[in-house]
Amino acid sequence: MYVRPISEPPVQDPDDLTARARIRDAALRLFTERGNDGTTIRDIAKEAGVSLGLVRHHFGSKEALREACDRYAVDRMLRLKEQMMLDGEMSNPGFMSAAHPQILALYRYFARALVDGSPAAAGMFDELVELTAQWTERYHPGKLVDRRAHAAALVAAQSGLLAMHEHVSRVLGADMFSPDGHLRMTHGLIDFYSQPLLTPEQAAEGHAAIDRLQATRAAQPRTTSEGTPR
Amino acid sequence: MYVRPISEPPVQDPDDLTARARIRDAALRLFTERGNDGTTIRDIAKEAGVSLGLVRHHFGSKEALREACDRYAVDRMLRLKEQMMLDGEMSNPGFMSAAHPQILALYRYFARALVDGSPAAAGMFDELVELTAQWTERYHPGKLVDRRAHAAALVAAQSGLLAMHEHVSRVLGADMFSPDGHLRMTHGLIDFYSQPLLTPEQAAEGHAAIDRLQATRAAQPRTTSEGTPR
DNA sequence: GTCTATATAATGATAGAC
DNA sequence: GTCTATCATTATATAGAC
Repeated sequence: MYVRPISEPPVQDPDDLTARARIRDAALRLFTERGNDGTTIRDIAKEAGVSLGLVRHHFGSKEALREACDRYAVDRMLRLKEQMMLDGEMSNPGFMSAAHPQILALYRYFARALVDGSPAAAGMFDELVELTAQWTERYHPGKLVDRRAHAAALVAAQSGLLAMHEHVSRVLGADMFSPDGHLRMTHGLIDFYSQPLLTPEQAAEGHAAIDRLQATRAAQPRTTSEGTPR
Repeated sequence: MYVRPISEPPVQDPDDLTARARIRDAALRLFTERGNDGTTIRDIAKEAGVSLGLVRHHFGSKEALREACDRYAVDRMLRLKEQMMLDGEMSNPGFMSAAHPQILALYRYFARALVDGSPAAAGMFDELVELTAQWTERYHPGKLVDRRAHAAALVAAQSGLLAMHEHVSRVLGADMFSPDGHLRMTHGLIDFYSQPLLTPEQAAEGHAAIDRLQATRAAQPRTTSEGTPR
């Protein structure tokens, strides 16, 4: 199983970082915690222990700072993913498996960035869907009715779960990202990924019902209710 | 299967609604679309076709308006859930099954409110976890290692998936809430809920690995890496 | 590189006329 | 009930000193 933390990265003393890096890390933290709209560059400057002007000097604007954070996060995620593949951790598409704090922090940022509509995060999402579809093609060939929709559901459910961490933690009575809470959550996730909620018969019936609906719709394009729900 | 839309509700002509209701509906729409921080009461007034002062007159403050929307949404969700139980749609904990636009719109609002940290949505989340735990106890007795964590994961994954609708829709090439996109998504969800990603052996191994880790931690409380990831 | 001070715009809150 | 006008606060962006 994959609960073993990967090799310890070089943990930097915050005081050793350049001001630019401290600002970026502070922004990463606050964007993760409060989202883009909920974070002011004043907050970021204060969190990093620098002046407002210095943030502007290094990053130009709030939007540019956000993009820099996005690039940094996506870049590190890809790097870590590569590292994990080299370590042979590839047998599982689930994020939560890697218990390392830094990886979790990155995924948390990623989940929040998705909600906030970050283009870079959206690109990463698409890539994860593609990777997941390849993975299911390799390890679950021929079992899925719509492989791409399945992969999208899987990646969205996983990142969405991360975005809901506050509520999961409250229900569990322990921070989902603390060592204890994380282990408990992993029990729940293993249950979730190993115990199907639908029997093969229920699934077949459901797929067939959708196909019937689609056939009906193709034959009679005028639907009863309007198109897009508002 | 549950793809049949439930009975059509009385759709009101927007012009027939009182100004107060129009403001509330506009707020519901915009909060859903852009979140709480991303929506100004000016936007809401404009969307409802009234003045800023009237919003204030009816709801007092932005926060009070948000709470009114939360109450309205939670109330309607509970009402519809009750209705669905009477209709015998109870055999499934998945939200997405109910294809009705109004229900989907409410769940969308709910998912966004969770991300925005709404207390009312948090209460609803807890209640859904409780209901889901009861449901698994009834229909999947004795199969889960941590029923509560499983229920939390399930509810979080489902609401999280809704919160990620923008990205799912992009990947699918069709709005997840349009009739076509929704049917395709449901195919993906049925795949997701019927095809386990982990074999029973993998699951057992994973659970055991966690238990070993917890035992280690209990024996030697000093962990190698720090507690909470930032 | 780092700071302080300021300009400009947007937001939530409020007052008061009709 | 509904509107317009305005205030106070806060946000980002900018300029310029050290």
